[in-house]
Amino acid sequence: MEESEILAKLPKAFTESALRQEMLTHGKFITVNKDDTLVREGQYLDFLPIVIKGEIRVFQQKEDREILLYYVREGQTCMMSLSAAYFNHTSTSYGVATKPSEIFVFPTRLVNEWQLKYSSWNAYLIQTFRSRYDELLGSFESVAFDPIDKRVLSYLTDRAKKENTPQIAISHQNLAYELGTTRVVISRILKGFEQQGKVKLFRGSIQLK
Amino acid sequence: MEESEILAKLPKAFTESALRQEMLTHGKFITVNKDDTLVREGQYLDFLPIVIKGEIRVFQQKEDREILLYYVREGQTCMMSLSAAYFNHTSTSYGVATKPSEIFVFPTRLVNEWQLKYSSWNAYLIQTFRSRYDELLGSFESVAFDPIDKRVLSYLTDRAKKENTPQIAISHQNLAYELGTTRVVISRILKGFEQQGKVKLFRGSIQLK
DNA sequence: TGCTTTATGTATCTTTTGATACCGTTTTTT
DNA sequence: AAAAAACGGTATCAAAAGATACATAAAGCA
Repeated sequence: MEESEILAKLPKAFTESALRQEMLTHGKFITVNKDDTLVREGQYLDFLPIVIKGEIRVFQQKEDREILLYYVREGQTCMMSLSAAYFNHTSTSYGVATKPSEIFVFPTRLVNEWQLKYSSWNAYLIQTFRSRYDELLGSFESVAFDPIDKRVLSYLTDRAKKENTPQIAISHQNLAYELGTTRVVISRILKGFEQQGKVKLFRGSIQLK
Repeated sequence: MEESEILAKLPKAFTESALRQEMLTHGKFITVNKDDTLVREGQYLDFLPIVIKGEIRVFQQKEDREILLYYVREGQTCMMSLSAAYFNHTSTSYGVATKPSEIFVFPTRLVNEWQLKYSSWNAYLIQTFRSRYDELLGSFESVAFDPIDKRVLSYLTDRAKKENTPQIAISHQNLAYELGTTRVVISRILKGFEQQGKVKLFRGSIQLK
């Protein structure tokens, strides 16, 4: 791969060319398959990942249940990995690819170093933390104050917008997992929506109307 | 106030003496009364606060309801102010003193500057973000998965532990606010606890047994 | 093809929580 | 002292959500 080509793949957020050059020197690109685990609980992090292409699902695993924290998408890094790396702690969450993905990785010791050298790196970190916080706050409010039917609808419209299609590929069961409820409740609500003409239901997918 | 006396008040997290010296040069101490508003929504931040003594309640105000984000306690700074200051955005939350407090403040432009100079400042920032995230995640899980009676009990035992006394001074109404429910529900649950011998109820306070 | 798994529909019942209303008591304010 | 506000107890009703059970259909697979 040409050097200029590599540089072009790095997120535009990194404005200093010296930083981009350092990334190129110390980092490398890896590819992972769908369902590959990048990080698991209890693991020390030698490398920090930045997603170039694809998507990583970050979650915590408790005795009985699983808690979805966020998805790391193109141009983003994993906040949990970042802070674990920074304090040299083990990871408290899992990271699994939801699709074949290309990841840029570099040694975690540079996280600290770069903070003392590059403003755009600092801004990127703070932005990462703050936007994950806001995201979680949104989920919190939603769970705390919105009835489930509203949350289902929000989930669908959000995904439709993000994926730019009214056809959402997800089973009732998995939708129940995402929202922390049960399949029966989801089926009931979706059926209601269908009768109100808000959606059309298919096996394995839901079409917004 | 003696210079050494002032320096002693600054959080120990700041290890570089040059940083402590700069804080002293550019910052100042202010005192606020209970119920004084330090930050309001829509406001630009010229100064970043670090709480030396006392407590600040940080929350968002929506049409109908209020969402408690966190309390800023001794040695801590306000994460929302921090990131608002960093990106030169207006605040999206309110900060109100819950008791007479002493606050150290300094110009927000230094937030960025210090990141390029002081590791301990960077560590402090990242620690601030990460611990607020963990805190919120805990609340999220609790709201999403725990029944209210369990949340009430957790709230009480947490406070008892933190304040190192089994006597929690709070009204049913305010406890309901904290947990995002209604007074009647709280009274009902507490009465149940009392009958089970878990607590003893007083006007304005609850004693854990 | 037949078997198994996955996906969905739906009825019934129970529990949890919230909404409302009314009461008496204590504390604070005027 | 009178009035107002805050605090807490409790009864009744309704709604939301979860639990359980059973049924049918489609898809994948041996």
